[in-house]
Amino acid sequence: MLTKEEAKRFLKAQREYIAGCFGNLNDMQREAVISTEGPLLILAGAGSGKTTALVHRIAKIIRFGKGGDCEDLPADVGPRELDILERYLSGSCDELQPEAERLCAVMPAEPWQVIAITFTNKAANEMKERLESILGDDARGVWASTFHSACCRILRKDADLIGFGRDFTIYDSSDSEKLMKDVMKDLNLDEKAFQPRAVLSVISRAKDEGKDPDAFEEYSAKTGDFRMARIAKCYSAYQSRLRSNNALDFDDILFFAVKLLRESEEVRTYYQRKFRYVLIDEYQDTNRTQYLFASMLAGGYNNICVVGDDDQSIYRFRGATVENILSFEDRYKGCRVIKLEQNYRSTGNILAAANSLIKNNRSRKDKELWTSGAEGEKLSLIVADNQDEEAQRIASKIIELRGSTGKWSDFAVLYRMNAQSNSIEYAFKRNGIPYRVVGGMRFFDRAEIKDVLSYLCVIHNPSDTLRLLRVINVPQRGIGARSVEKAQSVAAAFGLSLFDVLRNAGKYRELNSAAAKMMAFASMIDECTRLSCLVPVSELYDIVLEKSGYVAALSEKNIEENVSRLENVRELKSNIIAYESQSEEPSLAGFLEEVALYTDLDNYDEGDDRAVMMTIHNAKGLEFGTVFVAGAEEGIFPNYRSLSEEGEDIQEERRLCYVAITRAKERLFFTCARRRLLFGRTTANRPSRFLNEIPPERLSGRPEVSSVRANYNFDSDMPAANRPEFGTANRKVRHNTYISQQTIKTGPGKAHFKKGDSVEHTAFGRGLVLSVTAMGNDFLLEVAFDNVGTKRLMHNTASAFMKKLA
DNA sequence: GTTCGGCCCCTTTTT
DNA sequence: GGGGCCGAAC
Repeated sequence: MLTKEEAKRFLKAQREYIAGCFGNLNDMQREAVISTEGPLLILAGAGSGKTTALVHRIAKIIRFGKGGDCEDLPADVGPRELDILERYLSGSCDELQPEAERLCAVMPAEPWQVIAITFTNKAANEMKERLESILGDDARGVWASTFHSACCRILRKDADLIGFGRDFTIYDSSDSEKLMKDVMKDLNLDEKAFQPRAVLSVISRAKDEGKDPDAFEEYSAKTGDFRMARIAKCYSAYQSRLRSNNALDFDDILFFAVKLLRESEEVRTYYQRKFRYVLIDEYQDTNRTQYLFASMLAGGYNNICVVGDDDQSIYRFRGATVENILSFEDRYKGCRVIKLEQNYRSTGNILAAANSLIKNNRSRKDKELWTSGAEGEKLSLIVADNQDEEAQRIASKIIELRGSTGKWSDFAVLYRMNAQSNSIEYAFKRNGIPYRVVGGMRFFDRAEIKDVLSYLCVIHNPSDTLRLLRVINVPQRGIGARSVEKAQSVAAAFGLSLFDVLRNAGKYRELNSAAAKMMAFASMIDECTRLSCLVPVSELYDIVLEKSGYVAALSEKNIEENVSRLENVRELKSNIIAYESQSEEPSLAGFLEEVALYTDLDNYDEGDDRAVMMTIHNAKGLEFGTVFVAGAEEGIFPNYRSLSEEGEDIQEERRLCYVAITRAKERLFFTCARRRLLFGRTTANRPSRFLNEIPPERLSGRPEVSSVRANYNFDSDMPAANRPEFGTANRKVRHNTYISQQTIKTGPGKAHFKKGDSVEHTAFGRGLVLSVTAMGNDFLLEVAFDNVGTKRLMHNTASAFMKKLA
């Protein structure tokens, strides 16, 4: 036994030992790592090393349990143990280390007692990897996942308690939209008055507020709003469709997981006992349901740690509420708060820009990033004539900065909308810059991939009528729309699933000629379902491709489109094989779930030496040496839908800009275009107001107001009424009459052609050179041909086919 | 029952 | 600029 005094010394020594294990962290980070007991709020600015802190925190939990953060002493501790610990700390005896380590552990946690929820699968995987590199195999049992996959995991186990089969399928947004369209058709609702998307977003809100269809109907009746009443009808019908399809949409996954935890005491207690430690990353982007989920999980031990930054809250549009951060201290009275403000990522100039920008937002927790590092280069603004030149200037800049030895992967182009990636991609292709696009049209969104996945979905869950309808006649097997309709009304009349009707199609006279084909289709699926329990997914996949006739149909016509589709279908098989090799218990259900919750970002590998382009949303949590923020224009960024007034929406755009800026380690460029062709329309946008919010001395390339053309007004403090609105009253500029002002004389090599030359092209005939623009190692020619219109050609290639006319 | 062409619409960010 | 949907023709 120790005296009171000795016990104090022991605890101090313990803390010192544990702190020493995290010596490479700063004081605040270390505090965040050691303070494991009870609720904790970590306010972590961008680049402040919060992932590092989180990972080490988990390591601490597993190595030392509550050691260092409690008054409890390990059992049987006496003066001898105190002496060992103190002697080890005095630095003289390394051989005492194992003993010292043991003495500092107080109820160390098992890995499976820890759950860490992150925002993306990628972040979760990274966390697991870093944890494994510290703890080795001990890290394996930690639940590191997104809210959605954690909820799925819980539902898979007990979904039957809330009336779903455990083999439920997950509908993504496009599935939901399709289903909603069907529902609205049934209800005879005009798609124009009620846009399926808008209806879905109201429903999504309702689910986040915990309202089921009945509750929502009650609520809508109270409002007396007839639109709400209609939406309530849609909600109810939509939900019953989902249920009969044994499917959940994204919101349902959270909604029902919370419902399950709430309604089943047994399930709730199980998880509350299991999870001694709950950690939530990106807390500013959680919605109400996610908050409930987290707090319910932590309800047993109350060891909940949330990490967030109110300035980086960028998902308000999907129900995230900063409220969760702002009110954490109220909800968990006596919680500790730790602020991480030291930034290890960016230069002084970049941080100054970020700080000065974000100060324009009201209602935020006051904090300011600082660095002990250098000021670095100034930020730059690049103003181009149009989006193609913008893209080219980015490409040229990258080539210039990379030199001959740098890495392509140090460069990222970030933009507000996926649609902006096109011109940048072209420029990168022309200039031979290896790149990858994250997001946008996903591989899993391609029609052929959705087709074959739908087959797998139906095989896994034949009640999934939505997917069944997609493949029932793909490839054509003579079951046309008319017959499907009949079968559906039979199903409705008898209260059966569509698939059940297909199976027994012979019994129903009204199906006459199609019945045989339907039964053949159904038995093909049934056969695959039977096989799905016997063979691995990859093998099943081959069988499906063969038996469904899908590949055969694609192979019939040897046209380019089919060839590429076949490639994609084969590519999916590599995905399956990859899944099988990395999953502990591969199964069809598991694979389908992974696909449903997959995001393009999960596949992004920063070790791959390619420049990368993505939306700013996707870039959250990432960092790059050099960042280009493309399309820094009013109407693009901030987006036109947020422009109406300086309100919440603009503030969210500003936070988004803050996120964009703080992604950069060394260099940051903003680019904008005087005229932009987007969505088939050319507009002239003024530069983004955000550029004005950056101290001028930190930003170079800002055009002098006097030298700017009249329609290109840099100052944004013009009254709103006079401002050109995006896509409406804007000066419209016809794309093909636009002539580049810049005829570049410098550049590599020399152009054979100059502006105004008459030319003859072997393929396009006679034409007139409109412009010559240097691009990388080549020149871009704009030539107006007499017969085929204006074309843009690369000089080096074109000169082989084109000659100057006298 | 299928195919093709044209028309019309949208067009933010994502699990 | 592109995708989905509808109607007309085969």
